[in-house]
Amino acid sequence: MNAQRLKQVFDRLSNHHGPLNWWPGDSGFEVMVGAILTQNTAWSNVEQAIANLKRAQALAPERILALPPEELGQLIRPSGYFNVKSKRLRSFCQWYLEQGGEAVLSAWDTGMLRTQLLSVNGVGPETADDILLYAFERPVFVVDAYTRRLFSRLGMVDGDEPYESLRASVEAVIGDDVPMLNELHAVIVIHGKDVCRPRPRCSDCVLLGECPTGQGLNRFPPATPRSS
DNA sequence: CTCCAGTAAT
DNA sequence: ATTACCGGAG
Repeated sequence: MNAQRLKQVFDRLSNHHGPLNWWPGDSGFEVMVGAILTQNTAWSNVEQAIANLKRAQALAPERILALPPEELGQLIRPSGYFNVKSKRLRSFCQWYLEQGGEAVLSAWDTGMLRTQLLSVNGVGPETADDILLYAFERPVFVVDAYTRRLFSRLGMVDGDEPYESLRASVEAVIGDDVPMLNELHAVIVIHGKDVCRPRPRCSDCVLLGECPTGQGLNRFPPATPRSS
């Protein structure tokens, strides 16, 4: 991972899309719930699920656990996989309360907190890092599908690197700058949703000049299956 | 590798 | 009607 290249990419994306000041949410706990609900799911759907939880005054760990799992499933239904996510939310809330809540968790060092988060059923590497960075403001980089797609198209990674490997190489460049790690992941997500999509909109891209996939060098022409 | 599922853009 | 979605577990 070329440090200068990564910083250059960040500057361009940040100047164009930012500042974003993520993650949207009125509390740390809301961020954690959102991180679980947004797994492989559009954020617009998660917003509806969170709105339902708020309307039912259920956006608190005790309240979520007090709900019959079936009712919880109906509340979060718009976010998809509602049976799976109902169970995952419950597992998370049970762990959260068992450990003593946010005050206790905030006192743990990042390595400890990450290991414990990963022990919860339904919390994998990306969700754990979302929570670490955006709820606990810890210096970690979140690797997601957008990151792999963007870095891969830019020729910065091979594409099949392990999660931890990619995370470590970015953190090695950015360091423990939490605001920058926050903004970096945020702009990658926005760029991935709006510009560097599965069918990239290269004409709208601020990285066009330095992207081997883009029209600059005209390699790997964007897949245009049939119609366009 | 397959399943999990509703929602919105295309 | 198809595609894609801020993944993770079995």
